[in-house]
Amino acid sequence: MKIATWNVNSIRIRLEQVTEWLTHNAVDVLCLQETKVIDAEFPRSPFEEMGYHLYLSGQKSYNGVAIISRQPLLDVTSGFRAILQDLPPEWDEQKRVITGVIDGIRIVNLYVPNGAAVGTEKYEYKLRWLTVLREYLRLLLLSQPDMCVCGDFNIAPEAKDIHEQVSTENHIMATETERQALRDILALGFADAFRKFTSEGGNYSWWDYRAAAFRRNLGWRIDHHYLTPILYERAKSCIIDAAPRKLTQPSDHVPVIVEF
DNA sequence: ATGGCACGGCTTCCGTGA
Repeated sequence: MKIATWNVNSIRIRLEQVTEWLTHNAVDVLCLQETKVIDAEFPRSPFEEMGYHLYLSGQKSYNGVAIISRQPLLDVTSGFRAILQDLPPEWDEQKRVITGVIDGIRIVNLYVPNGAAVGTEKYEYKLRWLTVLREYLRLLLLSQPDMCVCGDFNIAPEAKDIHEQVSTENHIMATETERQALRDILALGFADAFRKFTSEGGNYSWWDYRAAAFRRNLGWRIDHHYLTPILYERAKSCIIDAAPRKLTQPSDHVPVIVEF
């Protein structure tokens, strides 16, 4: 089974690139982030005509996640409150979480908040969001121990996941506080699929649109798949496909594909 | 130290992203 994650930065702008990519990359599941469209306006038919099922949790202008799957998914829910019922409703106003089960494997598709800058209210929200995510995943694991948690994490786990050894202490996506919050989640029993196969730095999934960052390979690895032990053992590959970043009018992120 | 580019929208600037 192949599961891909891709922050497309507007599915309507990227529609042709995504369907073209799917034609040449026959993944079983494609997890999208930043679809930036309400569900009623999501361009469903190109995917349905290719034989895929769609599961959507979108909103106007911002955020938005979707799972596109060759097989129907079971037990599909969106938002934290499907699992954490006591959470205040405002936690699901931003559409950042959708999950479903395929072949006994629970797939969780995430768009972690960016956090803006250290010291801002958005940064504090990101940290609170990650503590809620930990509890969400802890409960999901109780009913389904085989899980693939993927998406745009907006955190570079290690220095080698960033293009230059900038003083990252106060850089969003690289602070020790964010990295520790991620490690606290992974301590539930998840491992980074990409690092099973590749230990070198210089492998990135996002490049800033500005300053010719892609041409100069000034990137970050912030899009990840985290696997529970049995899936991690079974994993056969985890590949970043940088090719779509070379196209005209690309997303700033590229697809990452795990196979097990 | 700063800005740079791209997206959506009550669109011709602004909020947001990372």
